[in-house]
Amino acid sequence: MIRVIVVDDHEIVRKGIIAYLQTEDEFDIVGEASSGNEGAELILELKPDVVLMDLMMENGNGIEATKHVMEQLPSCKIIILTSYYDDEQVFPAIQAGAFSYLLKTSSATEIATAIKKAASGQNVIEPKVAGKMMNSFRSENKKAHDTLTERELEVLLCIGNGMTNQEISEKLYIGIKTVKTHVSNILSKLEVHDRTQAAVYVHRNQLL
Amino acid sequence: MIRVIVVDDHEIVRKGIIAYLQTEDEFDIVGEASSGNEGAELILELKPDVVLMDLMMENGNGIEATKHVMEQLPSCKIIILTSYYDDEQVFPAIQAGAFSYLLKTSSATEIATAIKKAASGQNVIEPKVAGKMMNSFRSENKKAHDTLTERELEVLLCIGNGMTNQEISEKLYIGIKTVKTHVSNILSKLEVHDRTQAAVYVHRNQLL
DNA sequence: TTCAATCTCGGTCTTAAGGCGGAGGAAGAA
DNA sequence: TTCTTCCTCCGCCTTAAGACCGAGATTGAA
Repeated sequence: MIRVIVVDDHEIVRKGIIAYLQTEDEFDIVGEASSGNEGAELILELKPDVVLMDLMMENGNGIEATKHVMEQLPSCKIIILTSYYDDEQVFPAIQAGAFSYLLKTSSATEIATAIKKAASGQNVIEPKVAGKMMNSFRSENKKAHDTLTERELEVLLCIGNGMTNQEISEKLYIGIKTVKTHVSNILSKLEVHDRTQAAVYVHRNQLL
Repeated sequence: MIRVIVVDDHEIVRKGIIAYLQTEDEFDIVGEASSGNEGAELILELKPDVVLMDLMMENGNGIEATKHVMEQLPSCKIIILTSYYDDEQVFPAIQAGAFSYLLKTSSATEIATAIKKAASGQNVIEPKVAGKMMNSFRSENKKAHDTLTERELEVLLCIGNGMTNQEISEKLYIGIKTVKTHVSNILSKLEVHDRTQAAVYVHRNQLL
């Protein structure tokens, strides 16, 4: 039996998930909570094998709850089950220690499978989310372009689109002289010799 | 009931598939054939909903049979089920009018699912094959660079690597003037304004 | 043979690109 | 406040880039 706790502030969602999970006799729903704070307490008290956690909740969000739980009970597998797959949500959740990341568009079967896999130590990442993660990873292995300032990065991406200095200056509403300055700084930071190589850099590093 | 015909010159394979399909009561195996010619005749006579067709057969291959059938009976869904996923096989099959394309490494369940989906109008393409198709599509939608001469393509790829005219001339053992000529021709053929855009073109079209 | 395409190279000219040095203003950290 | 970073912009200068025009050599097809 896999001991499970469901944390979601929408009762209908929570009850629905629980009802479905109870149709399979592998799951033992030991508790449920409607907020991050409540959920964290319950989890630390009951020490379930797996937790289904929503991210966006009224009292204390899922990320904080996840972080808090993982500090006290690192063996607990927390599966994030949310509607959002923005960079702002996914990354902090993974960093907080979430074990799997599913979207609410997932089928009941997929969720059940994810719980079983989590109990046996396998991660499950929603494809859409996986893509985001790959991107994050890429930007994680910070390359030369992490030394670029925001403005320089903007200019670099313009170069990556094949724009001339003139076009860039018009797009960014700055003087062409300024663009040239940025370009020069970019070239030296990326250690390339001209804008063409900079454009190649952009595409090789999939910045665009 | 979905009326199905199985065409495959290996009896064991054919009988095996039929035996499995008969375990599900949604399928009505109305006929079977061991060659493309025989299969085409049988299909036109019995007008099944779905046909499972092997590609490599002794008498008349599956592609010709498919083409022939589709001319007479375009509503018939022909599922190609073969061991090969070479470019030479896949593409002609699709062009001949094949509805789905599966490999024999597929599980029985997948095949059954594919038949049901075909009956309801949904295509199923084996992932490995889908990849090939994507590539074919890319080379099918012939882009601007197909008008380039070999030499020009060489130069273009150099540009895509961020090389200067000087470097290109040294690599290809030609004068820098010649390189400039090629570059000018490339730019006008690709309808871009400078080498940076040409480099972007290379990477966007994954020529490198 | 004639013709077309391709590769090669030349001259001339204009301009975008990029290096170098300097500098003022704004915002945030020490 | 002082210092630093960043964004902005200036002038001067050199050179690579690219357009335009022409042309000889080779090859293969008609």
